[in-house]
Amino acid sequence: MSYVTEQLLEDLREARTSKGFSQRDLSARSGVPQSHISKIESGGVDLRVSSLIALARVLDLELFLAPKKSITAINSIIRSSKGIQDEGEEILPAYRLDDDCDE
Amino acid sequence: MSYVTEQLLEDLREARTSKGFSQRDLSARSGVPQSHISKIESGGVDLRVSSLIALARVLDLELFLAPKKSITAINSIIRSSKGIQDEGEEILPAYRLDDDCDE
DNA sequence: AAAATTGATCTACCAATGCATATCAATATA
DNA sequence: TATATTGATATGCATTGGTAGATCAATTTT
Repeated sequence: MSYVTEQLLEDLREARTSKGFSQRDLSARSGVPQSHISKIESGGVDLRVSSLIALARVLDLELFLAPKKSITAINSIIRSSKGIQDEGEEILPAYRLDDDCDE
Repeated sequence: MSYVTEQLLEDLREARTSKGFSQRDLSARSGVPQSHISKIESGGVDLRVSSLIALARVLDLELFLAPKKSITAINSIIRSSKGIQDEGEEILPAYRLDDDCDE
């Protein structure tokens, strides 16, 4: 029901929230208006590739075009890079820094 | 100098030609006009994500959003899935089927 | 309770995509 | 040589993204 893949939208939103960014934060850093980001994340817009790339850059993401037959291997890599096991078991850090640490 | 990443455009064109599709073939299969495909491949258009996905689907490609830190690993996988060694040495098939084989 | 954040929504307006169609030069094929 | 294919371009037009604001309900924070 949306122009963009659900997965793509999920990834966008997850990357944003996991960085602790609000839509307004992302807006300030990417130049894309908050109202537009809201529409994008809700799948209500068939955004242009340049916009997607602009958002991705701020979120330390990269846009890829990969052969379908390699998607499982790639997803496995992505999951592990997020610190999540293939089984779906998340690896928790041994300790956690306080809220406001400098980077 | 283009809205879309050079890499993305390269991948598109390479996938098309390696499938033996002309721009008109791709147009017929994807629904995207040939004139538009031409502009897209030359980087002269900031196309919408749905268009990119439509083209990708026909070319057996998938659009991805991956963490930057995993790009090397992913590129390695993609290269190998294309039958190319990490060193850049292409692996040739042991034999080659005739031009007009059924799939 | 009061103030600040957050995401969703709305209104305009402008620029650009995307579509349909046709053409053209260059190359390949009959 | 005549024909067909390929990629690049051109035009006109409708649609939609994108921007710049502002507002609002729901939470959070002070």
